[in-house]
Amino acid sequence: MYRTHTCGELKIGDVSKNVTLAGWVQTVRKFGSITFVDLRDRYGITQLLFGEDLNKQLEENPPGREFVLQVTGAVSERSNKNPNMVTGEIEIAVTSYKILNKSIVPPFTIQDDTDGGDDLRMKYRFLDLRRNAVKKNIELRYLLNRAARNYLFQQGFMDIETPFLVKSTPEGARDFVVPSRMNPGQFYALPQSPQTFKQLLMVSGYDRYYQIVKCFRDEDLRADRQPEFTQIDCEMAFVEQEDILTMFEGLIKYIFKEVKNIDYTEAIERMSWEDAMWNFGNDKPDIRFGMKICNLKIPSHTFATKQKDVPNTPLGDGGFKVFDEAETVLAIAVPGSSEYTRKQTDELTEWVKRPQIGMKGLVFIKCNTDGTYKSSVDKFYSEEKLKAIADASAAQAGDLILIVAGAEERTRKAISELRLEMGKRLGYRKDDEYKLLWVLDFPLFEYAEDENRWVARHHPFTSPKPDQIETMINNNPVIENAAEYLKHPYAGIKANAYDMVLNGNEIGGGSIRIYQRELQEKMFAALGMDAAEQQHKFGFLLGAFEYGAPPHGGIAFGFDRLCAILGGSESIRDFIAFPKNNSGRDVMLDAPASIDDKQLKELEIKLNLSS
RNA sequence: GGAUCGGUAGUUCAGUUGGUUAGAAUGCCGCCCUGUCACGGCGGAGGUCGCGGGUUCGAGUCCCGUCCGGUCCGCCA
Repeated sequence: MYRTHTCGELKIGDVSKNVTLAGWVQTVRKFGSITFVDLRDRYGITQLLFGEDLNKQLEENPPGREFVLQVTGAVSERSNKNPNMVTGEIEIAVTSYKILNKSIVPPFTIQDDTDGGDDLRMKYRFLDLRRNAVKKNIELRYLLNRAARNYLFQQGFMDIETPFLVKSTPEGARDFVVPSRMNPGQFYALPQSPQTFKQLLMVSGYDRYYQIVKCFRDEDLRADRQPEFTQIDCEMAFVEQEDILTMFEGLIKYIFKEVKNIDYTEAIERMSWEDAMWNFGNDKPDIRFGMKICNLKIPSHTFATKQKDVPNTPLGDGGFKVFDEAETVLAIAVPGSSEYTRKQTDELTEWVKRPQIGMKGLVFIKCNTDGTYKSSVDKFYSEEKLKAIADASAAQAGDLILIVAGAEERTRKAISELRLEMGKRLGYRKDDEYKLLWVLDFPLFEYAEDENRWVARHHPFTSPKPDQIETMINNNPVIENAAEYLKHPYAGIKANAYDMVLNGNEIGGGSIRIYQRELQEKMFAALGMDAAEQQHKFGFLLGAFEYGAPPHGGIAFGFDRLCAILGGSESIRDFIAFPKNNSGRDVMLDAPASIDDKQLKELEIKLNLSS
């Protein structure tokens, strides 16, 4: 037997027990004739005391950092207790020890505050995983996994595995492909999600399915994006949107309780996609704070429903060319910031001028506490007009109004980023505050400029709102005038789709699916697929729909991202045991790598590297 | 594909206007130390300044190219 106890469990009540522990040497502190060693395992750290009688053996066989050590001795009460340690009241008076394995000096310290940089820690990820800081993330991930499984089990969901070697369907993200030796010249694709399989399972009658499953996308990485990632993938039959929202509100609240011990009792707020875009400038608003966008000048071609709500812009023809010529002018009122100095406003201007934001400039109106206004456009706008703008922006005395102007999409994105940045600077985005939100009524289609056609915003299996099916069926999807695509009837069709948003992050999304062959064919056709292509790519699904497909819908949660947010981190890498780096490389394995000529030959593959 | 920041000791970093032998902390090695727990004290070793080219009397520092890493845009749900 290697051990009788772990390094995290012995307490004052265990004093005088004779125990054997095994673990890794965290530190060695030598004091002449006595030596302290901190022994670490997955469960904690226990201090070992080596007395004078072991000095000779220690000289001959000294344990170093990260050595694997087995010790036997009595649990004893410390004379100097350490209140910062769980096991700080006791130590093991070692009577004998054995080095089970040596270690070379690790390239970085295995401590909470390691001295190692990211790259190095990834290369030696197996050492990094020994660190408490990483371990608690991996534990949180497991806790979340278990909570999700518990809830879904209680609700009667079945975990059913779906294949990883599937067929490439170049719609949406790029596929990872796998050559088939037995079928030379042919390739499998790794699934971007089990979407079609879970729908087929609904046709088969497994009316509550889930899977915590790897998905693969060959796209560029980000701090919150990996080429292989995990989803909590769910699907239900005989449901409407409301049933799904209720069921998965339950899931997320259960997870909050189990993982964070948070009682999220209030109902999850709901918001239409249009309202999200209008008020917050993006489809995943952080609603922990207000600072809603004020649309000072509304572009004539979008937000048709909003035009009538805001009939007159307070700007008028001010003579300020930038505003007069801009497609849209958007503002936010930043609370209590009217005292900003020139230096601070200059810095904000530089911030919006960065290429990632891409604005040409930033206009300020300081709403002074004495009721006067001071702006960077005083030359063009009277005090009354500034007041009108301030009123429209719902600015209070003491606020600082920030205004950007330009082309619709870019400007809305810029003000959205600026709002988040100011929210962060003012401390409105607290790590320990969680605010969930459903975003509903997404557009069904999106316009792909480069191809001049419609693409599915969510995916091509998403159903339109029932009252808009007719619009879809009765109109030709062809876009005659690319510049005016927004006037096409398809631009207004809304989907039975929903996203769950947590603190400004999309954590899950899904839809009620199409389950009738005719409508699915119409959908594919709308995306520019002719009958032959439909049959080739999705014949199996269209066929299945003819054999009694039930109404169904589902949702998938980004498991890695959810872990990161609940763990208080920006990066999902910290929550994946063996992640890839920014270039999609596994620096520990040094993958991807070239393969042997023999392997290539077997696969009948010839490389054609141009560089 | 693009923008941007970085690459100097095992590690994390500093390095002034281009100027003597490139520093600190930590880790490592040796000696001392019976109550430490970020132990302490003394001493020591440790560098292709990512790589290649250029400017210069002289380059860690300036220029060009390239590789690697981080963040972001495009892309991706």
